[in-house]
Amino acid sequence: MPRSHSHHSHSHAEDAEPFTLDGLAELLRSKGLRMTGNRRAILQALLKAKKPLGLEEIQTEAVRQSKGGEPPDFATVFRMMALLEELKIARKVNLGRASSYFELVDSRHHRDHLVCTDCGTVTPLEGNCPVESLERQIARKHGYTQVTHSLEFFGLCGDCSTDAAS
Amino acid sequence: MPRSHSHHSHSHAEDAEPFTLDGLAELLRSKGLRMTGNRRAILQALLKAKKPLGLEEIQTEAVRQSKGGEPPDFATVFRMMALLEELKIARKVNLGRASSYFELVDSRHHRDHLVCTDCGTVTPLEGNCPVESLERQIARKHGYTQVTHSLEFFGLCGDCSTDAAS
DNA sequence: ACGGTTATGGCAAATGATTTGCAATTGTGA
DNA sequence: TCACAATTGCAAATCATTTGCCATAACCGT
Repeated sequence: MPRSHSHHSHSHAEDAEPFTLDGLAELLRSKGLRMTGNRRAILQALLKAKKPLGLEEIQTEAVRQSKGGEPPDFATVFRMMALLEELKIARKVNLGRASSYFELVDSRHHRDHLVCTDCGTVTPLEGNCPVESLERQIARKHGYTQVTHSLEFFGLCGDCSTDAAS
Repeated sequence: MPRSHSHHSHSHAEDAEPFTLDGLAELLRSKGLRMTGNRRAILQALLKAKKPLGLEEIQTEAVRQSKGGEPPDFATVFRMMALLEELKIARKVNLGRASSYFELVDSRHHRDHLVCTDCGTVTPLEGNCPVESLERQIARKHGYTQVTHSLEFFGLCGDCSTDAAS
């Protein structure tokens, strides 16, 4: 695991560092955006997350990450996530719930999930995504560009299956 | 209009008739539910749809299908769709928009879609779904039951690609 | 066909989630 | 440090979904 040696990176957005706090900070600055305490905290929360987070969870985790202080306002988190989506740094994940959940987009991160529709448990799926390779084919066949995908499996986890049976 | 011919009133949801209006009517009745003009119109709209429909679209199409009369109330469409979801006759499709879209669930229907994130065009994908066969594997590996999936591709269609380039 | 029972539908109001306006604050480059 | 513009918190607006209530209409048995 390479340690982050943050001091002098000069990368462009395209060949940016992998998703480290410093890499992201640099990316934002290169767009004329500012790196604030709120944003740092939010990014740290997202970097640490093992599953997609809702806005409230981001708030909560952000304050934990930055160890203390006021949690960022709901609107602030909202605007930050809109921004990250715009920049393709984060994306919304469909968990079949009313509110939105987000995760960072990184080729090294898994993008597909297994969701228990009863208790809500979310499990990121390991291994190579079976669909990623289709993006290119679909793009060609339908004349699309910038094709991405969203794949989620829904079902009942072991516990909820037995509960349901009784 | 042929009278409905109930030869297998013992049928479970699983071995029900293919999705025809009569088949669905029968299914509803077997659950103690009633087949009304509204419901008939909504079901016809869904049966005819070539892509997932939003609640307003269902309203609009329903009145067209039943050729005239008042469109069903929004709440009525909403409750009907909740009911159809409950019965696994319909499902919500994630089109990356704020509001919900629905389509009937039928093994002969395609379930995966290609969505242009700019103009909103929705294209159902033909051919065998590459993921369906994984449901069983995932169920086994993670101890889940009743596993289904939701797969959508997002991108820019040809027209929107060229627009974006300019 | 009739009438009683009960699911359904329309209306409007409640809820929930997301989005925006604006003034005060704070990061950044010069 | 200063000036400028981006950012933030707060509250209010918007948008989508969901529910309560009572009048209506579907269905069953007669």
